[in-house]
Amino acid sequence: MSETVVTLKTAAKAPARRGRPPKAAAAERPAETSELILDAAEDLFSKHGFYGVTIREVAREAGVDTALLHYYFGTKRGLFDAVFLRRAEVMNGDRMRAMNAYAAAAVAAGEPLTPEGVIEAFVKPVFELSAKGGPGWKHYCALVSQTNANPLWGGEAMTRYFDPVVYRLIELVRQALPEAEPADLFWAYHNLSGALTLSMGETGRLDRLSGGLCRSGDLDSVLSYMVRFAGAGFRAVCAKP
Amino acid sequence: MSETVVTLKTAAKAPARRGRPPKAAAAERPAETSELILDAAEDLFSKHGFYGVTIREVAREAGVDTALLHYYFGTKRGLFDAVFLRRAEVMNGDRMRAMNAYAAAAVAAGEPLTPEGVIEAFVKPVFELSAKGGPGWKHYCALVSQTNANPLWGGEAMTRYFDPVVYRLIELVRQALPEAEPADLFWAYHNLSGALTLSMGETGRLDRLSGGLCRSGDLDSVLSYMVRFAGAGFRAVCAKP
DNA sequence: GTCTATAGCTTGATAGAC
DNA sequence: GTCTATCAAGCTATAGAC
Repeated sequence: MSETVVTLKTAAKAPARRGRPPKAAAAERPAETSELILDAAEDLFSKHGFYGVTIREVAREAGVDTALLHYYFGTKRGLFDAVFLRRAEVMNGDRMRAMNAYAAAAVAAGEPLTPEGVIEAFVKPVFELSAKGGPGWKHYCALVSQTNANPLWGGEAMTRYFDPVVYRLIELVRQALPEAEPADLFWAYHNLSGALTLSMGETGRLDRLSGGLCRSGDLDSVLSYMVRFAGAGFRAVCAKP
Repeated sequence: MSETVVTLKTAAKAPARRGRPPKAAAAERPAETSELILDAAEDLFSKHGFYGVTIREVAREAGVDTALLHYYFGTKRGLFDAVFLRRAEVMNGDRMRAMNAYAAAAVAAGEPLTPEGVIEAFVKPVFELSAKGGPGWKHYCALVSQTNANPLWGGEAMTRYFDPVVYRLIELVRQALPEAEPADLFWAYHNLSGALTLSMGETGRLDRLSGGLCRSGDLDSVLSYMVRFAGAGFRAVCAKP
């Protein structure tokens, strides 16, 4: 392979969106060209991966010329990085706030933290964005799911943007389970992480496997089962013998 | 995308290996050409995915001419399917036998089945092949990990070859937890499946996240934690309220 | 900012000699 | 079975008019 590992240090060499007239400040955004491109790329990358998508296909789906992709994002790789970057901070900001709010509420109420409560705060914002954030968020979740499973791309990209929320999760679970060893907590997280990223892909495999009994798009159920399953898992793994 | 979903119905339109002289019957196989090609393809596909690998790269790594890949496997897709097929039956045969052996031993000993025992039989053969089966098995595990996360390719391929072992797992866990509802079992399996496939990728993410405290290649630990985590998860999710 | 046109290269696949 | 030679198509990226 001639391609190197994703760095995400700079989104692109593109001129970015500095001198842009703030037409619709924050409400009814009239779909800027660069956002249209990102949306199309997000959709296609999430389904076919980086190499499975061509610049031409993205341009066609976005309804713009291929040259514009290079104008905005420099290279195909710059486009991918920009797609990954766009929603990472929003998603993880939501998760960080949800965990902090849960911890603060528990302290205020004088109640101890529970693994289930921490896990729910860690996971719920993801499914909420996926379910109610629009199709773009659904595509983005699938993209994260695949990127996490990739041995080359998953490393740097995930580390950079997702580690802080993971450390916060582990910190709070340790408060809930004070006897837990650090290694136990990391291994338990590893199990939770696999379940979460697989769920974010919504591959439909569970639907087929269960003969329609379970739907991988039923995110309320996904959340409920994940909280109970992982909560018990953390407890079992972190319990002192 | 012009590519359709993987079917795996026929490995390729290739002439297969009918009239092949059985030089080294089953012992010291002298590395047949088609096996060399499969090994190289397995390695590269597992790292870069289907679209991230070219026929020429596979040929170069295998040390053969590109035309030979077409001779043996017809198309690039035929090559991918052949790679996926080659080890699927071996792996899942091992898992099926391990689960049956566990169940038989428990019955013979007059002991009840446990979720932990069933899960260990379900998972252990995978890590055993990955750890001791040679580099090809490691690559194959990574390939399965990525294929499972792919919304388009994961569906058909996984269903066809991996469903039988999953159904056997669920059947045995239901014997261990008789009060379990079918939907509960499928949802619990979903959580286990995510952890298992993420582990099969050995992406090294846990190593970095934990600062070296945990190693994703330490398959004994992976197995031990997964059995305890998922065992408790199944129990929690399947318990009657 | 957006377009046309195109350079320069790589791709999957095949035909045919040996 | 294996190789050489090659095709038609598709690719990323850029230059430059408007």
